[in-house]
Amino acid sequence: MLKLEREALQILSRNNLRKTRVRLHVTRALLESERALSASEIEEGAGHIDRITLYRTIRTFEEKGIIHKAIDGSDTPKYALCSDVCTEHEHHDDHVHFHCEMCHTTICLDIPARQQMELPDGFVKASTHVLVKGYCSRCN
Amino acid sequence: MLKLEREALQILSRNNLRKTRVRLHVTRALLESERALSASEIEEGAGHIDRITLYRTIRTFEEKGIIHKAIDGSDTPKYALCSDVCTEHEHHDDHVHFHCEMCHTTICLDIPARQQMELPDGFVKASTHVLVKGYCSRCN
DNA sequence: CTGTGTGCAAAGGGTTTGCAAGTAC
DNA sequence: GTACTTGCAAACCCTTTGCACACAG
Repeated sequence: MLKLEREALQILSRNNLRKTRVRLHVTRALLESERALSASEIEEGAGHIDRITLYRTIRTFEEKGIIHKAIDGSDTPKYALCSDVCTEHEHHDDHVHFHCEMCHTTICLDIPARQQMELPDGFVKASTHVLVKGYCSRCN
Repeated sequence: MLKLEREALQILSRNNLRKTRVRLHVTRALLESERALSASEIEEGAGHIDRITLYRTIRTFEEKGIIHKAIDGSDTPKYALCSDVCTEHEHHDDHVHFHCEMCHTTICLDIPARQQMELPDGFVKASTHVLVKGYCSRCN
């Protein structure tokens, strides 16, 4: 799939990152997947990836605003590609995340997280995260 | 503080749990604290608590509906006491959680999580979790 | 006394650090 | 060639399992 390859390369060059094997793999894996992936899940596809490098890649990508952590209440963090408006300095992944309690899949929904609320005095809001747990269309 | 002790004992007997040292400590620690605590934080107060027993106690309490996990996007789970309406069979901790990005404190807010949304076809909602990240009144 | 809880040893999984070798540009 | 990446060894932290002992009721 050429389009995938091209898109992966674009993401890396847009962020001034060298096009290495591991980074290309991580980028491709997340581009292909409709769901958020854990480090182990990203690792699976490729023949052999060094775990340490993988963790470092994930951290780099997160800092650059390429991926974001999908908070799903599980113990192992899962990651998904950010929308195009995310930058190194600010994330804008304010959509709802869905976590299936049956198959433990986590996906990003195209629904804005938009709960309005009045915080107690002195509290300042930086970001809002909405997580819905339940059963996905396949497990329901 | 006698009231604290009495309240702790009540919680245990209400849930048909034996009044042991570890369980009393965990219950007291959470009653005293205004914020959600991680396993290590619960451990700190007491002279010496066996970690394994602590983890088992936490799991038991969670299953009984005594405590709930406060999803705060960090890697280590934090726990807070449930409201009185929680039972072994159903949790009702549908309030907003706040996580301070400076001091990493997580607290339960007295604000209902009430984002309404239309899930994609075939998806069933079981619970909604709202997390606000930002700066608390002390760190702001 | 009986079954529930505890505590230890050991192990498993995820993640991080330091350093030397490798490679993109 | 040079700075950025990688990969290995080792280690760290959190958490769980199995089993024998201890203790609440």
